[in-house]
Amino acid sequence: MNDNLQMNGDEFLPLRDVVFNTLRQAILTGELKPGERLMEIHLANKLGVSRTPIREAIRKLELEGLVTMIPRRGAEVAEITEKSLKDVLEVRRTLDALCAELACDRISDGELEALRMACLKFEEATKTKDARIIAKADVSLHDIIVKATGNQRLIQLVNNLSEQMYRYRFEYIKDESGHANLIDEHRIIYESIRKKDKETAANAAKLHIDNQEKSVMKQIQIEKQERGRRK
Amino acid sequence: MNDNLQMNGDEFLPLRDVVFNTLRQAILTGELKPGERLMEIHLANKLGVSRTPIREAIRKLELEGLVTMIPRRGAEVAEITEKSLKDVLEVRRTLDALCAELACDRISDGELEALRMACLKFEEATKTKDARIIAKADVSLHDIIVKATGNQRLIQLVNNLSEQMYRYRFEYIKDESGHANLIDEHRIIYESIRKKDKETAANAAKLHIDNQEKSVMKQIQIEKQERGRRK
DNA sequence: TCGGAAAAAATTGTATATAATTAAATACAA
DNA sequence: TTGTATTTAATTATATACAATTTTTTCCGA
Repeated sequence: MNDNLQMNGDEFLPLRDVVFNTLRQAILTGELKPGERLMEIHLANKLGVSRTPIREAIRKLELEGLVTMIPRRGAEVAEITEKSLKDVLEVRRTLDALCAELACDRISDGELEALRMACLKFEEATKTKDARIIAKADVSLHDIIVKATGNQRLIQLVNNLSEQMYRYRFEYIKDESGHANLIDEHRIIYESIRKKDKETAANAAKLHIDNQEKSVMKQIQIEKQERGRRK
Repeated sequence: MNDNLQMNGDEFLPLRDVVFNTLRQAILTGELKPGERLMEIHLANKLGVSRTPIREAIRKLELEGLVTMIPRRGAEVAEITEKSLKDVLEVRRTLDALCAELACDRISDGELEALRMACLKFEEATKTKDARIIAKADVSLHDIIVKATGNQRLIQLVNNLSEQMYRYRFEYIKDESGHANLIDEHRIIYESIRKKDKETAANAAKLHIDNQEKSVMKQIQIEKQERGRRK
């Protein structure tokens, strides 16, 4: 088990929220691995707080789908199965398309300009060949579109769904041969939103998810084989 | 404030879950009104438990969007605004359409037969003119479609979104002049799923939500006027 | 009467203590 | 050795205690 958990001491948030963020981050980055038990006393000692905020944080993680509760046995990090990822992506495909369509109607001039800049920045980022930088540029580009919908519920849902695949977000970025494609797709999305062409925008958004799905599924297969070999 | 809260004593669920269900039910039925504060000691006394399970239940309600947290002030029942309802319905329209499409591909023969029966039962239910019975028949019909997608995440999300409008679910049922329409729409959905006609199924599902939106928004306007008059 | 400071009360946030339950270890008989 | 009963330890579930903060009330002076 990893014992290097540490909290980012945000002074003004209740401890339960700090713990919540810390544990979530640890799960998403893979620091806490699927199947690993979350034991309250351990975590409390590790993070230097009492069990109460730990428990409250775990309740929220449960509802977010990041941990699984077994009554009277406690919580463990939720397993990510191929099926659950496919389920997530199936919903995201639809919601991302909706975001693109809504953005056509509702995006402001300022946001549109920001989107144009984000496309350029992404292109720049690919030149660094640093997956973290590219991923960051990609995320902030999509954030602009999602926020432009002005639909708070939609924003929250898309963020939550993205979160579920955080661990795999590098996979479709790593493959450098796909970068040109990504740049093109971004440009198409930008252009179609600018022209208020909903159908093209929605299709481009879907294609984007399809590509993501392919690389994630490839990665899952690799991990599955690795697990098989270890046994 | 309403003091008649009572728990349904499910012996084998942890108290936090019993409290969670109790509070959720109370919020959805309007027993706890928007803006009303949820004070831990009060609720603990009312329900005959300590503050701990109350707090844990509130954390989950927070993430479900049914309560709003204000740090060091506690939780209150989330306000339902016109905007937040529109946001919810906008997402639901898309997800319900997705459900209908996926159901075309994945519904089993048994589920299809159940759907056919549910349509008939709904038609029967309208004859009773009892809104609760009709609403129940409507919900179980839609449940069949949603479950038929086999997508756990989608099922969870649609249920959560439906929940947000629980209080208004009677409004579009009450209007008896719309019943013939509803029966027709259900039949179209059933027929198009049977024929695997995704486009028709998706459109029918969207239309269904559109109609729901109309009656909910009408109701909201009425409530708004009533509030205005009281002031 | 009004405004505002000080005190009191109420409420949340956090920690700890106790009870109940489950999992693991041990001991013993077949 | 294996299977099972019994004990022990670990862990969660719940309750309570204390600290910190916010809200309300009270009281005093202008």
